[in-house]
Amino acid sequence: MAPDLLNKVLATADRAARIVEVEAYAGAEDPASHAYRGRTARNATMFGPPGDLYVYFTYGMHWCANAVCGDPGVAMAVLFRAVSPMVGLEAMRAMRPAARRDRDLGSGPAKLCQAFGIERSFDGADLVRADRRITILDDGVPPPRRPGRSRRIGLQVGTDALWRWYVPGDPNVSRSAPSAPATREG
DNA sequence: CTTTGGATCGTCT
DNA sequence: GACGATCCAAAGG
Repeated sequence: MAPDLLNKVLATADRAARIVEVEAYAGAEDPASHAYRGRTARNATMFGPPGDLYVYFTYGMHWCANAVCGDPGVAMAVLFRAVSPMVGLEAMRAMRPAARRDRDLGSGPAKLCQAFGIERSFDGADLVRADRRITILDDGVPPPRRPGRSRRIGLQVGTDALWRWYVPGDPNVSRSAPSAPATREG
């Protein structure tokens, strides 16, 4: 699902942005997933129906958002890591005073949540029915034929999997691919 | 452009 | 009580 979400459009009532970078998190099989050790109050949304939005709080100050992709009970999710702003740039700039350039508005998982005003109240939103005025649209732009691919960013575990995908050359992509982690020897 | 360290608190051990 | 699926400003090249 993750590469198929590239070039789709994340939209609210007054804002829209193209998804240009994602990461997959594979529940019980993935030590980097919040769901690796089973269901908790925090990750409960990931165990719900596909098409729901899983929003979590991290580093004491940031929100990040995922699309739930697994059948109910199977905690699969795709993290939105970067978007290219299309509509509502003024509103996004107002939400992100630290952004010097427009490419700073959505070039990171917590940045894009700030730009869209996504926080706790969006956790569990139904992206298909748009019950909280947030949804994913297809405007006819297909996913890249040959997406960029790399290890995931910011992890201490699960660093081998190539589960990050991005639109090659897009200036909103958050950063270049992480290098291989140092291997511990005994 | 890259590197580095500090901020800050909900969550699970 | 330790640690994040991060961001930012500051400093150096």
